[in-house]
Amino acid sequence: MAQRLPQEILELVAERFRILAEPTRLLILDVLLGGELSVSELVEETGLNQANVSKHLGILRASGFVDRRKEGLYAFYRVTDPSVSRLCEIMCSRLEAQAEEQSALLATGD
Amino acid sequence: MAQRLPQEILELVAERFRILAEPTRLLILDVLLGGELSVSELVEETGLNQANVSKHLGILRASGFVDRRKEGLYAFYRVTDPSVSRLCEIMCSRLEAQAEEQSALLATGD
DNA sequence: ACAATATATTACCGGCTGTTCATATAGTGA
DNA sequence: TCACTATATGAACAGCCGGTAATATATTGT
Repeated sequence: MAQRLPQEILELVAERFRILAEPTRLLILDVLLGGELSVSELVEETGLNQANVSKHLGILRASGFVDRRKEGLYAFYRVTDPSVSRLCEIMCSRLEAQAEEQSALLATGD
Repeated sequence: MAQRLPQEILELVAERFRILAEPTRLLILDVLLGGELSVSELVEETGLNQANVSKHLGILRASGFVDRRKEGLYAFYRVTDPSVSRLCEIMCSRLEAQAEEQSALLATGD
């Protein structure tokens, strides 16, 4: 077992990746990156139903990606993890790179 | 629907996060970051069984995180996605930051 | 207290996925 | 061809998770 990171850390890291491994949660984060929003505003912006939005917000909050501010009947959520944008950017740029490799291969190999 | 990234991109990004959302695959990647290894060497290093290692390597290869070089009976795998280390580093540093916040809260709030 | 609204929670279902066993495939040497 | 080894694949099982409907909780105003 010549790994650098201990098993416990690997599990924590995997758990964080798993939170971001859902299109619905990425959509919510993407919208929230535009600024703080209430649950009902998020429902409006995303087209998801309220129970679903609340559930995902709970998951995102429990893992520290977003935070909540209650004001009367409303609950306003905002992104608190500064790494979210960077992580998605890295993934996206890698997707672009792979797409380019694919086209290059298709152009050469055919 | 005021999102920046279209649904299709969100699904691709989520799919890439999902690949990294498994401790076993992170372990394999972590070991492979030390250099190219054959399947049987990986079995040795990780303590996982051979079928499991092969299956995860297939998933990692299909998603472009690793590549394979065949030599006789052996198959040597190596990490090809340069973003793997950076992604894990970001996750780890965020974990540390959260741990510090927790201790700070505990120290203050009590 | 009652009604109305915003949000959270619970229960349930269907689908996905990691693990393992068994087997298949492929390459090597006799 | 046959035996042996390394790797890949298929089937089956169990556990996890996202979506949704129904309901609960909380806050405001009358």
